[in-house]
Amino acid sequence: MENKTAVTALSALAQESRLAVFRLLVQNGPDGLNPGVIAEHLDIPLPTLSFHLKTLAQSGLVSTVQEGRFIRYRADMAAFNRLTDFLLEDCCGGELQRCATPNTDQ
Amino acid sequence: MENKTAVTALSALAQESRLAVFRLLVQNGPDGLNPGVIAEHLDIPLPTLSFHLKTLAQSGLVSTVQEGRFIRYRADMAAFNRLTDFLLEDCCGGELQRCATPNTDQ
DNA sequence: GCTATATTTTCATAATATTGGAACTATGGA
DNA sequence: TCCATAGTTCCAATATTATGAAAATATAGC
Repeated sequence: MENKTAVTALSALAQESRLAVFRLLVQNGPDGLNPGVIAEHLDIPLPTLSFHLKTLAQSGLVSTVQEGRFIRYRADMAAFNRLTDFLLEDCCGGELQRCATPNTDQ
Repeated sequence: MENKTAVTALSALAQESRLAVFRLLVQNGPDGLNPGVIAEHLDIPLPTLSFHLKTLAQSGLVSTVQEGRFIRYRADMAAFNRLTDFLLEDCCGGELQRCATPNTDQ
C-alpha cells in the first residue's frame, strides 16, 4: 500500500458522520445497508450522507452494489485490514519481542 | 472510546507527513525518535514537523518525554489498539462466523 | 553570563473540506 | 404513461487545516 492510499482511507474515516457510517456498516457485516436506512439511523440529511458515502466508497473502505432502486453499501474488511497492516508495517524494526514490552526504558 | 476521540486520532493520521512520522515511530518502537532526527529522515522543515508532532501528541497516538534538550517521541501502541478496537466494535453484530465469510451473498 | 543546539510558537497566506436546499436521475409498479 | 420512491449532483456559503519564515524559549556546557 502506498502512503497516499492510506491517507485517503484515513481521511475518509476522520470525520464524525463518516466514522459513524463506517462503524454501522461494520456492525451490519455482509448484509450492509441502504443510504435511506443509514440516514434514518444516524439522522443525517440524505444529500450530506450521499457526499460522505461517496468519499468512503472512493477510499475503498466501503463497497457498493446496485440492487434495483436500492444501493447496498458494505464495509470492506479486507481493505481495512490492509490499512492497519500498513500502519504497523515493520513494527519495532521487526524484533517483535520489543513490541510486547513497550516503554520499557522510560 | 468516544466517536470524537476516534475522529481526533484518525485526523492525526490522515495527513501525509504525520502518517509518515507515525509509521517511522512505530518502526522505532520503544526507542522513539527526536524531532531533529525525524525532520532529517523525512525531509520536513522543523516548524512544520513540530506542528504535526503536536497534533499527533494531542491525539494520544504519540507520547513524549523531555530528556534534557531533547524530546523523545514514541508511538503509543496501546492507544492505536484502542482505536482499531473501536472501529471494529461489535463487528457483524457479534456473530463472528459471519466476519469470516464476507460478501457471501453478493 | 555567553553561546550553540534543540525545539516550539506566532502569524498570515493558501488550500481543502463540509453542509444542506433545490433540482435532477433512475427504477419499479399501477 | 404517470407517480412514488431511492438516491445523487449542483452550488455557494462556511469552516477547518496546512505551510514555513521569523521570532521566541529552553537547556547544556564553558
